Amino acid sequence: MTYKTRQSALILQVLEENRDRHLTAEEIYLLLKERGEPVGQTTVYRHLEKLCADATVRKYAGGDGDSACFQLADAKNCKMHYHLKCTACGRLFHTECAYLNTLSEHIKNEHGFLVDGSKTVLYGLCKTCAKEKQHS
Amino acid sequence: MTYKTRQSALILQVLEENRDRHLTAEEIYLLLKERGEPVGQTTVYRHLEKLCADATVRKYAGGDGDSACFQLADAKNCKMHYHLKCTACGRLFHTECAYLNTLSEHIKNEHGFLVDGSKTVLYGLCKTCAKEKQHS
DNA sequence: TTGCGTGCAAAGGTTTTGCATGGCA
DNA sequence: TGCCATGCAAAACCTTTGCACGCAA
Repeated sequence: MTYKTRQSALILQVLEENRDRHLTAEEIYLLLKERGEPVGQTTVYRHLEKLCADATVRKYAGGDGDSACFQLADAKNCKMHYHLKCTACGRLFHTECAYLNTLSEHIKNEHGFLVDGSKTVLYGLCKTCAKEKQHS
Repeated sequence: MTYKTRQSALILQVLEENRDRHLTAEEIYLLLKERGEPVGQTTVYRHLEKLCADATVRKYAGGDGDSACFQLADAKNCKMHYHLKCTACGRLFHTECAYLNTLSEHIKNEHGFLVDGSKTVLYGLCKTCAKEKQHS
């Protein structure tokens, strides 16, 4: 983004209001449409692409064949987080935990691989959905 | 698959020959085509879908917006694996390590979340690519 | 023979691209 | 004014579905 435009401001605003969530491009598009500040889908995609390129935003592959999700990178908040995504309900959990660092350290030292925690999402079942599965 | 067919055998064969790799549906399709045993894309997709349904094969979201990857589940070999995928060179590493279980246990006990190790891929930089990045 | 399997073509959904217009600096 | 940004429509993906024909059991 070289220029400041109404659209670029709005997209960033939505991302900031949803720091704790994974949004799809379409969700951003619809949110803005509903609030009476429509921005073209193409524009949403193009901004997300640029924001990812300069690491302002992170892109996550949607669990299955679903669409990709985006989220503000926000290094200071998510550095020591796991991102846990429930494959049943789709919710995203940010779990503050020193274990992630222990794990990264271990993998780096023993296996020579630098894990990028920010790109990594652990898939599984959240407490609620795990209980439901047991009952069914 | 109720019937044994030329196609089902071929697809399984490719998967077995590539136990250590993540293959896309298209790669499977092309591999078979090149070896003179063509199988329709639709058939490849349909077999993969069924193989995933009965847990013979695992499906992974392709790192970016790319296509999904498939791999033989092979419980005995991958139960205690990390799947490490290098975001630079795209290679997949299977890292045998008890840490994964420790991690899963911790998350289950402390955070009430059941991690599905088989669906989870840790993204980052492999040894080789990390070195190259340092030099540039 | 029965009914699943196959593969072409077409549809579906998401993301990208072409192009003329609009708006920031 | 110059150039990037916008957004419509169309294209380009990947994947799924419809349907007639083929083949395993």
